[in-house]
Amino acid sequence: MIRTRFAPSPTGSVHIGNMRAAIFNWLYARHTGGEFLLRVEDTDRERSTREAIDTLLKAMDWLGLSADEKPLYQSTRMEAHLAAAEELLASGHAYKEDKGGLGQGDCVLFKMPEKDMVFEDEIKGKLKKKAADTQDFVIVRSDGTPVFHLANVLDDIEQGITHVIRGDDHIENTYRHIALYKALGAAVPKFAHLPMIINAQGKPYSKRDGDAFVGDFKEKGFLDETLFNYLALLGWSPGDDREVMTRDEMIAAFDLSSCKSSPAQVDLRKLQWMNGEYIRAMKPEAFAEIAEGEVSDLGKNLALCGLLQSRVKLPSEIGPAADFFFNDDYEYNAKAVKKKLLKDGVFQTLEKIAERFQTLGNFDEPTVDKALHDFVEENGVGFGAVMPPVRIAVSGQQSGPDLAPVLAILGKEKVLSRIAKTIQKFG
RNA sequence: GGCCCCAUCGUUCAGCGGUUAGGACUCCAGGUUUUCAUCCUGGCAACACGGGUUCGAUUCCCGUUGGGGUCACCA
Repeated sequence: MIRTRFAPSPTGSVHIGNMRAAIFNWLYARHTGGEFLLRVEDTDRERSTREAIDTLLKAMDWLGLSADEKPLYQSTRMEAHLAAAEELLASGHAYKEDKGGLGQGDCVLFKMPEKDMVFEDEIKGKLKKKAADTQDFVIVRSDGTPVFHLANVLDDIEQGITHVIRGDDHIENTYRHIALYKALGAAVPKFAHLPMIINAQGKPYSKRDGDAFVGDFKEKGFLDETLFNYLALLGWSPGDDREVMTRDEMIAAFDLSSCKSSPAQVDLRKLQWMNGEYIRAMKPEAFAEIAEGEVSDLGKNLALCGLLQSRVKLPSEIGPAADFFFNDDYEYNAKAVKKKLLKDGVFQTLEKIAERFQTLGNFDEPTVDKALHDFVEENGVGFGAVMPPVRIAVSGQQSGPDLAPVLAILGKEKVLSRIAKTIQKFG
């Protein structure tokens, strides 16, 4: 049984690089029918607040990274860690020493083996380290608290982890950890080191780059499916040309051997494109819910939501696009007015089309559409002479969704009053 | 600096000795559309460099260059 894990230390926000590691662990466990576990490395009391842990849990929940067991909190394991250190001391794998410096008194050091080390990384292949290039390291501080390396390895043993999938900034640590496993008499898990996510400068993605945290993306309106899909594709591909994939498809296709070992950069434009894809694929009701969140009462207007759904990449674009439906004091786009409205004959056309609309009993889309077409035909003018002015009159904008449905949704009264208002204002 | 990792279009992912080096995003052009978005068609654009190995290298090996990681009583 394959068991993977995500072992973050809660700091109050979840870095997307970390979340990507979590996704890969989750995907691998699901692909192999194994189990995915969570371990909260909350030994830093300063930062590991209840709030920070909640943020972490929420982020995982949002992305659907379900764990198969209750999370293990590292802070509950201190006794076990210290006991293991005693064993290591007793078996001669560790020794005490006063390293001086900041510390007070002795700390416990782990003795690295004299032999050269080599292991087969599931992604990078054979990785080697000469004994001369390794150093003994502290496993218990002089204040009696265990250090990351010890705690991490012991907890992985405790949780029965078979595959450690983590960022390749851990490669150097892995030699230490393998030595620790062996000294502890435990089975050494497989390791897979993921390439880093970098910024445009080629440096590791950090908060300075903005949008470094899962919360940033959620706030901006990226869907959980989008972020999951996009992050999964950073350093991995199914081997064919598929990009927008369902979770099940990703699970089926995922494998560590098809992960890349070179770093990747986040492309916000592609992320937005993908979000647009997911938005367009949504059920209308689901989109309506999002729309309702942006503009109250908008969600109730399914027809309007339908017009908006194919045009939006981020929910934040909904408000501006829908504004003129709700607001009679919409702004007139100056360029549009100058270009399409302030021309000979335009206002007469507007008056005539308004008269035509006036005669309409019904004002649903087919009727309005027919009226528009009939008008064009009867007057021997082009659509270009009619549609743009009408659009600007009712919305202030030069472009927008299909005109007929827009007019139908606005309703006869508003259309007529807005045309009248426009003529009065500019005519 | 020592040790380690990495290197295909601007970005991302294919290619795993013989290809017109492919897909996606972006951008550009055209089509559809009253407009915009969607959609369709087409286009621009890459194997970092130098040596080998081989009949043949983007692909294998070595080196150079460039980028990154790591060298804590942080995790």
